[in-house]
Amino acid sequence: MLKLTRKLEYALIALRHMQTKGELLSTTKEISDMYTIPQELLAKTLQQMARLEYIDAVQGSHGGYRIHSSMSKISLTKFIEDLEGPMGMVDCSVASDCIQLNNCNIRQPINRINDNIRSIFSSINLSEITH
Amino acid sequence: MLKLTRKLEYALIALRHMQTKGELLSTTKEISDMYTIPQELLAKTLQQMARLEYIDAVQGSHGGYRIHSSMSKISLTKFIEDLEGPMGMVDCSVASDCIQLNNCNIRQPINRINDNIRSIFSSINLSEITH
DNA sequence: ACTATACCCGACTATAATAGTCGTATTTAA
DNA sequence: TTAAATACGACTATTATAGTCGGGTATAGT
Repeated sequence: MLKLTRKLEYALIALRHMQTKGELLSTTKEISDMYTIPQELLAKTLQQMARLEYIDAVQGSHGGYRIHSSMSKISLTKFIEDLEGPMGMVDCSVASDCIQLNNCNIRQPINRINDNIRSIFSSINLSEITH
Repeated sequence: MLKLTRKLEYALIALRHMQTKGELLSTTKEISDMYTIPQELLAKTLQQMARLEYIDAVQGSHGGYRIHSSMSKISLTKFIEDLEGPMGMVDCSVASDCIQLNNCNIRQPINRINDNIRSIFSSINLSEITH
């Protein structure tokens, strides 16, 4: 538990890399070579981030990606959930079709902790990592 | 990410159940029936907790488990790591054989966040969930 | 002693989530 | 026209989690 997926790691590494390059474009190959990340996998993640408008894509021969200017105001919670879907310590904090629901004796305390964690993640700005 | 494993869920449910019963013994069957948990799986988890001395096991025909009196002082971090091993947002915060280590540009910021999370979990007492 | 009911434990299988690959199409600068 | 880049869906592989099974030991009640 609590571990970032590779996708998130790669995304953060790439964002930070782009951050340092300002307006200059970075290519998938450049980043995957530099940090030893499987190129195709990184490619998919960058495409997803482009769709989400975390980064801008420039197509064609001298294309690449650059960080989207407004990106820095994003919270870590939003970033993670944009890339990976809702996060919660237990499924019933997300979708409630659990057979234990009625009898469950830990739902409330867990959800309380979950809210704590979320609020911490929400208070962390993406730029604290990428900058 | 951030999700409790079933094992942890089952462990917490069981602990809370036992907590309410005080000195009385609870059997694996009783708990697995009540919360619709696969009995064999719960059994293993209870056995593990007995080895860890979170609970006391009483063998034999009228046996079962009861909560160990000193258990309430345990932090959530210790509990999770006792049951599941070390937790960290990235592997390199635990064991460092990552091929990216040298170039990695997010290690420090991630580890900072990781420490934050850990300190939150460490400040949460297990009894806040089970009681 | 025998039996039923419980804990104990390791080895095994199944499932689901994550990680990674591949093929093909599109865009654009040179 | 070619080369280098993004775009994207479908596929496979790997790993971690979840769950099962078989055989063992302990003990109360008969």
